Amino acid sequence: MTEKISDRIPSGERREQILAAASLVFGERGYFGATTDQIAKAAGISQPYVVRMFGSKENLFVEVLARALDKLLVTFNATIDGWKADGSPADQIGRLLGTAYVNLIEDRGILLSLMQAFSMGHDPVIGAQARKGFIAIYTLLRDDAGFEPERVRTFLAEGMLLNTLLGLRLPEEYGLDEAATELLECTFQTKLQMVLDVVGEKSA
Amino acid sequence: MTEKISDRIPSGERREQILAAASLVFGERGYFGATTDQIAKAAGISQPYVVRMFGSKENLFVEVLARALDKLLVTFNATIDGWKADGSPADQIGRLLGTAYVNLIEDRGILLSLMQAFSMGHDPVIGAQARKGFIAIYTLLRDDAGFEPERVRTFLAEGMLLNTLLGLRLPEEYGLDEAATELLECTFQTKLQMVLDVVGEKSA
DNA sequence: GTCTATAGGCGGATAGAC
DNA sequence: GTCTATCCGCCTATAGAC
Repeated sequence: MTEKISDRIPSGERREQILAAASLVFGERGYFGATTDQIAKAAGISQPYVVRMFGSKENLFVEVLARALDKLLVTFNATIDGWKADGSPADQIGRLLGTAYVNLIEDRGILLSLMQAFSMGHDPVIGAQARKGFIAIYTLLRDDAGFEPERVRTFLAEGMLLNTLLGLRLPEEYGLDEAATELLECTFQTKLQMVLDVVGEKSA
Repeated sequence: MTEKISDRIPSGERREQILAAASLVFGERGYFGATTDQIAKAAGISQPYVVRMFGSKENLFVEVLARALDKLLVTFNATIDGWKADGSPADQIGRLLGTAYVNLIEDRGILLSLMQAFSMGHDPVIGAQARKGFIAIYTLLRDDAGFEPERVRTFLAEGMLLNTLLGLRLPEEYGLDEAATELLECTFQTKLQMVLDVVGEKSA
């Protein structure tokens, strides 16, 4: 009777906790830089249990990536559906999707994990999955949002810049460096405060 | 007399060989994913010698990153100087710099190493160096090329998309996937053949 | 469902010969 | 200037108790 019943929680719930922790840690350190022990500590459980639950570190990352891609696609789909439903002007969808993307950043780890995956084209398993996801996003923007290829390219480019600035932790220079401050304000505009808040959570 | 004199080469030259090999391997696998042994094999020497020459793996990466940033800044500066010298029209500098950037990709490892560094904001040493480099590029585009902040942002975004597509190894899907082919043609345009050639070198 | 203990392998770094 | 041998720490994964 040294342990409380409440310490034993359903495996489905544990999975979610671990996935959430993993997406944070993978987002910070990358696939190779992150250790299963760091993930375990972030989730408040033991390292072997993390491995036990997913079979391997690679499986865990694959799952994290699949969730992130899914979340992104679902969000974009919902945004497009909403736009079509209430007959907003055609030139608004770009702005709507952009806002949806920046909002997704609140789930900080998810987006950073995505970005990590996008630099792993070399890996046979993760690289293939990442390419497939990226192409799916391209297709969705072109076919469902009705973007011209050129427009899709511009939109994706903006997204990659957002990812890069976050991966660089450039918001940490906000207010300290003149050029960095200008670039951040120009890039995030009205969403800047939110981004700075998210970065500020690091001290938690 | 079991070894030839020619096997012993000046340390300055060896340094360059190792740096070249390292930038390739770091570009492929990332900082944590790459091993000093892979770098040694790529350079045709022993693993301990790599470490001996640079003191540590981290020092080596810092050096690779510094070279890559320097090469980029020097190239951009030269492009801007040339543009100013022969009085080309003001609206040409964007295209000139874009072309210069794509050309830099011939030094494949360098650019991919840059990109890897841009996702390491979390690391105290490498992250700080990467932020500094990124800000230097921003400042150069704004102050020397005379771009408006908004224009700099667009330019950087395009660059980050190029980096991402290369990191993803999307060119491997060229001709195999309809959407990927379209995106690549739209992004690289006349430079596409060059990019495909560079990727093809992998089989060497 | 969760832990402790630990095996097993890998990778960075050091020692020292040539 | 370069190698071989090797140490040591870290990290994933397994075994097995509770």
